[in-house]
Amino acid sequence: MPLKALPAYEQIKRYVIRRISEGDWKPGGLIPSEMELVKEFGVARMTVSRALRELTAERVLTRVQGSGTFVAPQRYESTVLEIRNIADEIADRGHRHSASVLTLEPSDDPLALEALGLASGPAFHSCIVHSEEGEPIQYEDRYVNPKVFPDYLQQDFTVETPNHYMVRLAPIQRAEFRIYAQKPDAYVRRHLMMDIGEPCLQLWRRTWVGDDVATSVRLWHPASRFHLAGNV
Amino acid sequence: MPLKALPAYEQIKRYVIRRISEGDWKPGGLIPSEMELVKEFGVARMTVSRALRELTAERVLTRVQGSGTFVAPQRYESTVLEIRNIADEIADRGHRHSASVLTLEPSDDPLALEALGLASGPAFHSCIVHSEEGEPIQYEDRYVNPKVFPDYLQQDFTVETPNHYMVRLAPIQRAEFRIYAQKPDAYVRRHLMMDIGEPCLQLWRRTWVGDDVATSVRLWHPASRFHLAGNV
DNA sequence: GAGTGGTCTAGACCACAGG
DNA sequence: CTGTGGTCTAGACCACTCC
Repeated sequence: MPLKALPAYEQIKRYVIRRISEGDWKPGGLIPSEMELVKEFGVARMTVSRALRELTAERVLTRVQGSGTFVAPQRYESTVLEIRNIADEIADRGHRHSASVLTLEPSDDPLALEALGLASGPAFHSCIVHSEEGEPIQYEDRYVNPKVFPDYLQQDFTVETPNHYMVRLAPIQRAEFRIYAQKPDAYVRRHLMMDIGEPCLQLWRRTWVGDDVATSVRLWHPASRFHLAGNV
Repeated sequence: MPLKALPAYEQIKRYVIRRISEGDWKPGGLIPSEMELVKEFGVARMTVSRALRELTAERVLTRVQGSGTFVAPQRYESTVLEIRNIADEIADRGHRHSASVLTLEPSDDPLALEALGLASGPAFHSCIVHSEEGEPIQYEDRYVNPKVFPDYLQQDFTVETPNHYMVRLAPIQRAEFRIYAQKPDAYVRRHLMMDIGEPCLQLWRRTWVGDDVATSVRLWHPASRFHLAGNV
């Protein structure tokens, strides 16, 4: 139990984050000016300024001198690897995304249940091929925890990617990943329309919501059409 | 025509970074107090405080109330962002690391100079094969900015890896990376003793010290013996 | 011109570490 | 106790955007 009150700048930071996470202030939208927050909290402008500056450094806000302070566009999943929603990534390149759902059903695969930390099944299982301008770019083999996403099987993943669906419903709190270079098996190679001998960049990832593993996913990408990139 | 002067807090940040990267202030060591820097720069304490606070957030410094401000101990983390020193990684597995230096010389490769942001050469160039229990696990092709590491060519990289050497001398502040799955060329394949047709996991990375690109490196790993892993 | 953020000052009080 | 960092105030001037 905290004996002292949090510093004012920290309270303001949390207030801003709460307003964003509760949907009052939406990504891309303008938030109150420094002077308005000064009046609202009864503090000096420097204090508000520090709170907003730190949230800008944390990429929660963006600020434009002369214009105002805005909620930063939302980031999907791991900021670490910048593995964004594949559909958004494609859209940012000005290209058209399409998805083909190969599988969407319950599964009792014991390895999948173990990865999700489930004592008993079933888990939900989906296999989707994502394409950019009609060219396959990602084979997604995903297992989902029904406890976290009970309506997963009822979604139409040609309209919204599983990644987007899950980020929309639950805040990802932790992730674990591994990255491999791999020769694809014949099934994946055929769906990605790859030449024989071309390697895959494979990403395996588990994400947590609270103490539950939300999803465990393997993503295969043709080496010739895909790489991962990011900054620290 | 000189551009606008940098803000005072930014000048102080760069000053601190320069003193660290030039070895005047060493990891773990005490640096001057806020008041001493206030006198030295002739600014208000808030200005020095902001500079040091931001460097603390960037993990360049650590501060202890009542004690002082210290240069942060350098850390070797296991995320893709800060790939660990390969030697430490191998040692953690209880294995023996060895390195073979293939190349260590100045280079005027125009692509390398461009990657380092250098108008004129030479840059320093090294090629090293790292092995775990005698088995090659990483081919490292590195270009280094002589402005940041003037003594690079005089080091013995069979004793200390380039990564460890650089982290020891300068605080890495920012990194950019790309990860590829790739078929190795014959030269790399031979040095890594890989089967024909086996893919490589290739990591390309640039790191910054202050506003200078410190190093640009390509790391090839045999897919069968290596993967990247991490948490968020 | 009015409103915004970016920076800076010269004080202040506090919590904490170490002699 | 002194010196350290942590926070905060109530002003100020500036650069920028938008109307």
